[in-house]
Amino acid sequence: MNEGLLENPASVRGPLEEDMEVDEEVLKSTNNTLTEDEERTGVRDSGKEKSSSGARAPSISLDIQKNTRSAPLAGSGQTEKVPGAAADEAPVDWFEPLEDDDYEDDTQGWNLEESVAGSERSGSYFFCIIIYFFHARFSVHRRKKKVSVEEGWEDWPALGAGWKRKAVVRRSGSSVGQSDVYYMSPSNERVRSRVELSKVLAGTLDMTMFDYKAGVFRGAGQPKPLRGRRKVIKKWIPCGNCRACLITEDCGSCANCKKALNPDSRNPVRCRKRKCLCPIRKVQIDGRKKEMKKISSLTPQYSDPEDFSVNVDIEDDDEEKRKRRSCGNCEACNSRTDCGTCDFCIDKPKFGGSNKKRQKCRLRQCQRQAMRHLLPFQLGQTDFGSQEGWVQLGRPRPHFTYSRKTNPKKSKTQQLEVDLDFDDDDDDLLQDEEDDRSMDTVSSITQIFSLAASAGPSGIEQDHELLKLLESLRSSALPTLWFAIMVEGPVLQLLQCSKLSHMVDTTLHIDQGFCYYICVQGQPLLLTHSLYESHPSRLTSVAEVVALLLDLEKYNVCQGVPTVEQRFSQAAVIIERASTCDFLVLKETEHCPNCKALSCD
DNA sequence: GCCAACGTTGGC
DNA sequence: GCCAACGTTGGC
Repeated sequence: MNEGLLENPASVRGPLEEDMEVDEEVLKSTNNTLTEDEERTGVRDSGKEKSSSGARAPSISLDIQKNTRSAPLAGSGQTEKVPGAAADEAPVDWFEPLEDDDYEDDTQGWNLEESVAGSERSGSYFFCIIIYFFHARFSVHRRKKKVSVEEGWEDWPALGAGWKRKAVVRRSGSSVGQSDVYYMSPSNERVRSRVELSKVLAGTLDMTMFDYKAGVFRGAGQPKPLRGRRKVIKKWIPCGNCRACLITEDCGSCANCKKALNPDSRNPVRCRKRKCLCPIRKVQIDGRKKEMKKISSLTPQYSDPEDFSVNVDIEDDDEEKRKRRSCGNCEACNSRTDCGTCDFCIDKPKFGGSNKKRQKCRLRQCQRQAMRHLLPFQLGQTDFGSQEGWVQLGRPRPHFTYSRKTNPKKSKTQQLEVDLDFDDDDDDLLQDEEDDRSMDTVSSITQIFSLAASAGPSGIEQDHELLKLLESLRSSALPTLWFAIMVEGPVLQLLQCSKLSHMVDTTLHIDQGFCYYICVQGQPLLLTHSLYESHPSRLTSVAEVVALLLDLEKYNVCQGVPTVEQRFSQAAVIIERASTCDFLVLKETEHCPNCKALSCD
């Protein structure tokens, strides 16, 4: 790059040509000789020195106490005092550009050291001072430009050494033009709001007078200017003319009508069949109507009862993108309760997380349109482990299908390919109604979502004792990657979250009476299983639960056996189990006696 | 291709 | 002003 710059002087100025115009104009008007000297010596070829030496030249520095400035002698490494430079006359900005960071990228700023060196070669210290003066005087402007070109972060000493600030203007969407201000702590912690900033600086700075947006502290004599805040109301209103609006009676059977019957329902919702097909966008600012825009195109699908916007043709591509991940109708979309236990919930600040993932609770991801890796049943993409564990809870299934694989791990993947073949394409998720297995699975997902969604006040509060056990379990050290959740019933469920565990398909269910049972791949473990013998009939304490979980880890899931007709086939193999399959067998065993007997037939 | 990380934007 | 979370990106 630098070689190119040297060959072509026109390219020397590079992308910061505009930024430099002020400096150049001033410099030219002050001393034309400087420009000539600059052209002769290539002073502004900021990349030149770096390319030739690869090292930074010594910086000019201020010696305030001695009331002198010292400039480096080219090539000597020595400095020479510059008399007559009164430090107390220097504006604050004079000092700031001397920070090392400002000169690190020579390709974007002009190189002071070379300027000084070039001046020195001409034997004129005066040039040195003039150059220094203008460099320092205007370098703030240039530095801002430089930072914005690179990454937009600007040093912000008002918050202390090492702090940075960045203002970002929104470039699209309905809030285009609005600016957001971010700060970066010395430890590179990104701060997005005043609240976060106060947390980061807690105990070190009083932030009460800090103007977050401007980035300055407002003193008592400099009160923060009061800005009249506009009240803006945006809403969609029914057009009153479309087919849906002309229906005068509620159907009484749709979800919204049922919701309306609920006395606890805060907001009345319109019957879905009467929901306007072409609503009007109404914007009021300070009580005055500012804008009304009718959406002309129709989309017949239902949408979220309180959100007309889902129902309209979206004019803006970005908005459409945003909507397409949420159908607005499924159980997950309508759920307002975070499970508080999935990895996305744990990441949330309100659950004490660090806000890195920034995703919606897995149980609230749209069942129809969410990206696959966000769903709670994605094998290999979730801490919740097996899809089977989520999809098949409580779902009886007499036979299990497997591909012919010797590697047990691969076998499990193949199994999922058969069971969850709908998963290949999100868009086809609910469309293939002929695929019974898929629909069965989706039904189960819906059930799980439903359970989770209603596991809030109505379920959990019914049984404080069970809730207490849940809390105790969560505050205790359970066997590796076992996790407790509460679902409708209420029922306490313990899940093995590691997909590497043999117990990934096994769940422990504890009901309100602390009676329990074990499910393996959705099948309840027969009460005659020996595992039950060594444990009490009710699990009332953490210790009892832990003992059972530890015991469970001693087992494998029975692998079943291939059906006779498929045993020598190269095609996908159907594995079946005996109707009296034990499901759980001790680790050194692959099959339970009953399945083994099948294979001997 | 997957996914952690995060820039960005909508909504309250 | 702040939070929630969508969509992109870069590392692996």
